[in-house]
Amino acid sequence: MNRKEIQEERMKNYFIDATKEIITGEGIKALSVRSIAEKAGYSFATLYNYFKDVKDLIFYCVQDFSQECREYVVSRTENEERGIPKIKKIVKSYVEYMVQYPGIFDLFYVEKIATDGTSLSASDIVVKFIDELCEEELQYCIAQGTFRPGEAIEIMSNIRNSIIGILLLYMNRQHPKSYYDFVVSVNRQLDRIID
Amino acid sequence: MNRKEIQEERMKNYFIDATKEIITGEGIKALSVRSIAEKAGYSFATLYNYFKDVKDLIFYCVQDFSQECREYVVSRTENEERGIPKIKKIVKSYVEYMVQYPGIFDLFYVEKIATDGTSLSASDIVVKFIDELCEEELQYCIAQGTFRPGEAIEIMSNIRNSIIGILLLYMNRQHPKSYYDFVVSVNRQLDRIID
DNA sequence: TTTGAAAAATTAACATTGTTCAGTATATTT
DNA sequence: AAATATACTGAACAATGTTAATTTTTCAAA
Repeated sequence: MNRKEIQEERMKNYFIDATKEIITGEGIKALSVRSIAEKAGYSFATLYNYFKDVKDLIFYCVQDFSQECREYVVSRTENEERGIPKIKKIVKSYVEYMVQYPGIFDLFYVEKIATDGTSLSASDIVVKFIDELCEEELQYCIAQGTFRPGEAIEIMSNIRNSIIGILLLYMNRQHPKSYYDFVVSVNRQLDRIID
Repeated sequence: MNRKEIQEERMKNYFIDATKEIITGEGIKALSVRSIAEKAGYSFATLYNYFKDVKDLIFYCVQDFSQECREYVVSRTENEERGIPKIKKIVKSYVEYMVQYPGIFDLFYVEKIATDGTSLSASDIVVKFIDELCEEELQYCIAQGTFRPGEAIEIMSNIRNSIIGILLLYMNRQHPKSYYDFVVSVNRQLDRIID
């Protein structure tokens, strides 16, 4: 990386960090080109020298957040008993993270991010995200003979769909009303799907 | 209903119908106060004489659409064999309807519709919608001894969450890529959850 | 060190969005 | 017919994303 690339990278990061701060802080509704630029310490027009448009900028945030979420999940689950208990714990940690940062959930699943080919990659990251978090442990279960390979795929699909559905209803439609009921509901679903 | 109320009702319907046409036709992204008013044949400002704001107007559409969807599902399932096959068919018809009108799916689950108490009712309608469609047939299954009551609740939760999740990923994140794969995926999930 | 051209940053502007308000036209009542 | 109430509308506002023109900064060559 030459001098110019380093500087450009740095500038990009100023905007990316500002965006991430707003999303985790005030939430996605507070996000605007102007609010980002202000937090980054530049004019809103400067942003367009480094990103094609605001969707492009947000794409970088998706990558960063998925990495952060992955780290959170790993840190919360590394000492968990392997196999089914660990899969459950991974999913629960993932849910915790999303509830903690509703803006990230919006970004991942709710916000419309693409019509053209560029952003398909953002969709790809997001769609396979839960599966990826569980991948290693699922392989472990298959190796242990807990699941057959075909069965594992079906279980994972069911977990993925259910969790995204239940999160959407909780975050976007306030159902269930309380966080406690929500957690109970998540646990029950997981028990039903896996056991 | 006196003269005045009849007229007010009629005016409301002009705007509601215009909104519904745009949502089912051009989709939710084409929806604006001005596009609605133009289609209704009035100024955009007139809209505010009949609706508190655009969210209020949209609430009426949610009610109408859920009624239309209900009728669609009934018409597609009335001759189906009762019990589990009928439940599956109801859910599949519901999914068909949503895929046909992505704007309605957006409206039901994706669009942010409320912070205050008024719109909680819109959320309520939407959250319990799939459950309600299956309610009668689920009771039939319980009466037949196919499910225990507690089990039925868990199954319904799993269906609801999974279907909303799978629809969200298909509509918002183009996963699976093809409609065929999507249908296969829906069928597999249903089989897994119910059988 | 000065100069001049390339790069970067900013201001101004545009087209949309939802919403409000002051005014005008229409309908109703006296 | 005049007075009053109702219905409707266009202008205006604030906020949105984006683009173009313009100013400021950078930095190598003279």
